[in-house]
Amino acid sequence: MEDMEALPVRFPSRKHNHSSCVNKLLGDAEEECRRQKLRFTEHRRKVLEIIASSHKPLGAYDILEQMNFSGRRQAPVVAYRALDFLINLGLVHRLNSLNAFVACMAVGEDHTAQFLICRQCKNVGELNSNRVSERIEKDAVEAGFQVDQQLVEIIGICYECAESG
Amino acid sequence: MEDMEALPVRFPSRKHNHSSCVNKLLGDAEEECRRQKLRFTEHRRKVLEIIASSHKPLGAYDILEQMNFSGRRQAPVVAYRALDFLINLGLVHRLNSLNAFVACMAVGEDHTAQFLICRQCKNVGELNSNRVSERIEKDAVEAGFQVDQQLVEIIGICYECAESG
DNA sequence: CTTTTAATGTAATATCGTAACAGTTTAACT
DNA sequence: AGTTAAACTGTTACGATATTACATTAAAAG
Repeated sequence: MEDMEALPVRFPSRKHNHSSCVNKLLGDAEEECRRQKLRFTEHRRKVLEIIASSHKPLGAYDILEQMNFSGRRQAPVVAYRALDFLINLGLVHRLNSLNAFVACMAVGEDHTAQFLICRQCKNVGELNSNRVSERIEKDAVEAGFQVDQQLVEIIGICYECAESG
Repeated sequence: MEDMEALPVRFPSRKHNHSSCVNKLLGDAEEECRRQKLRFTEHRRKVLEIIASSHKPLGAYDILEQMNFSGRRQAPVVAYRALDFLINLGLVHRLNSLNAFVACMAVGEDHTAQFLICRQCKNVGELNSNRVSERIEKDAVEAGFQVDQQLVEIIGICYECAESG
């Protein structure tokens, strides 16, 4: 019998409201940092803001370019440090197939991130299917492998791009 | 009802015979090249040999270091060209989470490669579970996403490392 | 208010991967 | 065999991604 639970898919529609989702993420970040007694510094806020403002994955150097407050060009390590922090907090994900970063679309939902990467519009969504992660876990264990971390990236064409040919 | 088909797992045992699996892979490569009328040149043979001689993933520059026949140091592009060729042929896989390469352990089996990466011994195996790839395909389609390519890398501890503490 | 931990600034460098183009070899076809 | 087209190679240079190391400053904990 098929498991019929709805999938918690998140793929950014072309016309959704960006500024509201940026604000939500910044709010989540602040709250999470308060809870965990971590510092939500300027760099970290700025990097999160930059990433959240794009549903297309950004490279570390793309982010760096947008960090020129005060005209000064920041060193790469500044971006990487903030990215590490945000990734550990689960607010940002790294796409290994692209060496790029996206904002998490399911903050606080305790998920194993699985990415849908549209090779046409370059937008990235999250599939985050428990059925997939459980299947991976089961089959790996059956193969005698103890799973710590799963990395699933699915490359293809999103709904909107398929529609518009 | 669970699907009980056996999983085609391949994880390199600590004591398996390396030279025989290198030879098998070289043989497969030669045959495949003959079939497809492609040239199995010295560089390509050498790179495949180097990769096949290790079940630990190798970086492109690791491979390059081992390509010093004739004392000359080869340019990076030499390794990358051979790697591209071997990857297209399905003889070598790229591990995106490691920027590294491993020999395929299931040549000719028409599989969606799924990797088991032991973070202790660094060996890499292939899970290649159809149940996983089908689950991913189904759930992605259900989410309105057309899948071209799946990328699954599972990080954890292999059986032998778990045994020996 | 001092100790200790965390974050920052800065420079240098490591690692990974590609572009461009000239030259050579191989295969295919008269 | 001689000619042409395609594939492969050699070489240089460069671009892109990421980390190390260490001195300094800011914040939290005592």
